[in-house]
Amino acid sequence: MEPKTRNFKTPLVTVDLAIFTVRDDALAVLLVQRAATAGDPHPLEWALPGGFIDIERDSDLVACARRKLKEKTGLVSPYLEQLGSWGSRKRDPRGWSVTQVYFSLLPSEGIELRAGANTASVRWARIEEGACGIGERLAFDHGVILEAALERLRGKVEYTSLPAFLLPGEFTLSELQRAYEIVLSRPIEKSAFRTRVKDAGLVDPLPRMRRTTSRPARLYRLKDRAAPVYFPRTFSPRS
Amino acid sequence: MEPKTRNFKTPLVTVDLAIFTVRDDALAVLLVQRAATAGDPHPLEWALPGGFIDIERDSDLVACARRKLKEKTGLVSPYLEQLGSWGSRKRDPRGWSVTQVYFSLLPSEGIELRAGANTASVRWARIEEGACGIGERLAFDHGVILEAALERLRGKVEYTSLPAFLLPGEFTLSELQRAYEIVLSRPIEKSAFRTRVKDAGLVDPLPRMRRTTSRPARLYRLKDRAAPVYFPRTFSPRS
DNA sequence: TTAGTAAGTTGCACAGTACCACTATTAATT
DNA sequence: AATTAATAGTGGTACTGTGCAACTTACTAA
Repeated sequence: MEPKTRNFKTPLVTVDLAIFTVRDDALAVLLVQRAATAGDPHPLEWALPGGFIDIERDSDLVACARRKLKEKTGLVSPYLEQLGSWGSRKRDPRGWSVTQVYFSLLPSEGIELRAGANTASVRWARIEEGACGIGERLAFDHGVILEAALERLRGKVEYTSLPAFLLPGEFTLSELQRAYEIVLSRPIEKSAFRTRVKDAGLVDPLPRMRRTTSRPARLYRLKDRAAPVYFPRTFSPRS
Repeated sequence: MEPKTRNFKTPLVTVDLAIFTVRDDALAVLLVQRAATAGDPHPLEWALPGGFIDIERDSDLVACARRKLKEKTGLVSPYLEQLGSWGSRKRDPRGWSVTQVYFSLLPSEGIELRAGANTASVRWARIEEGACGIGERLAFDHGVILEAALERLRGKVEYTSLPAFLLPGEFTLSELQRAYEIVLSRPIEKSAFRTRVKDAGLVDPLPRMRRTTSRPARLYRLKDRAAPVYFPRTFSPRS
């Protein structure tokens, strides 16, 4: 016998992703173009990647997010954090819907984007300097969600090591500093930055150098790629 | 004509609340005892208040959370913040389910608890000193959720004005400091605390004093009851 | 009047960062 | 070979917010 069923309908449930990287010296977010299938809302518009939970395949929310992340990027375990939920009667023309949004940070090197099912195409969209988004309408309420993701990212970057997850496995301190500056749209003071990073035991030095057209730079890697480091203070320039 | 329907089922969707207050010099969380209705899981067990979204009445997630908050406490606009979502195939015996959890802080004075529909009773459960919860099994995965709520609360209290929302409209600085100490289970240094609170412009002094058995204390109220203040550093005792 | 208690203040120490100036190491240029 | 440009990396002082301890203030109770 079936267990007692509720006599009111439940909302649609989706999982969406705000996937960020640093590319061409700028922050970028992954967008997908929605398919032009009959009955699907917002055909050919750009949106955050995501979709319905598959209650057969996904054992929990994170598993669902990881599945979608892998479908688009091929990556299995980049930085992944729950951002929040957006749910209302109006946000999806098909009815009351809730989306669980995760945000992910990953290096752009060696990523091959894949469109996958139900999507016309995929691209990295550059986040405009200082703007609250990409200067482009997104499907559903994804514009609002992207703004919230950027706010969370910028907020946490002030006191965590999150930008390290936007870089490949080996990086120089200058590259790490540049990642901070790109996310914050603001210069960071070099000396204080290096002291902070080194005192926190965030990185391990490698016996290799990055050779460029000027003085070689020491390469480092993260001590722990599983969790970010929290610094005791935020950056706080005096001007 | 109906729009295209998905051929896989969607999960059950609920909204749950972690409602905290300070009572009898201790932190407390609001729990409800589940009804003994046939077919309802976990009869007579204690749980966080919450339930299914009513897609007829609730226009969005926050509205749903506020409705449930009002049903239990009668309060319309206490501090309310999204905590996160928990969703999996196993967490509810009725099937794949997702809950959106909000956490709320409110003063205990003048609150009359109401059991409401589907609940046998309501009570404030004292959070045991230093423990990660209430030392009691809760229905579903609500024990895990409560731990996460406590972690979020304790984490944010280190650098925000959240404890002010646990107090009534008028309070002394000593009372506010005590609220911090109760949440953190640790003494806070008086002078630094007062400097921090006053420099942040968190409170306005009132032309009234709290008279007790010793020196009267100045009463203050929050400048802004809508949003918390963020301090530039966390507390960090040297010992 | 005195003792007790909690409110509120003052002064110094300290940690982490801001800011600025400096040195170091390489490639490219002459 | 010496010079220049460019970026890597270091050192020194100042400042800000907090930690800590000792102090003063204002009231009650006896």
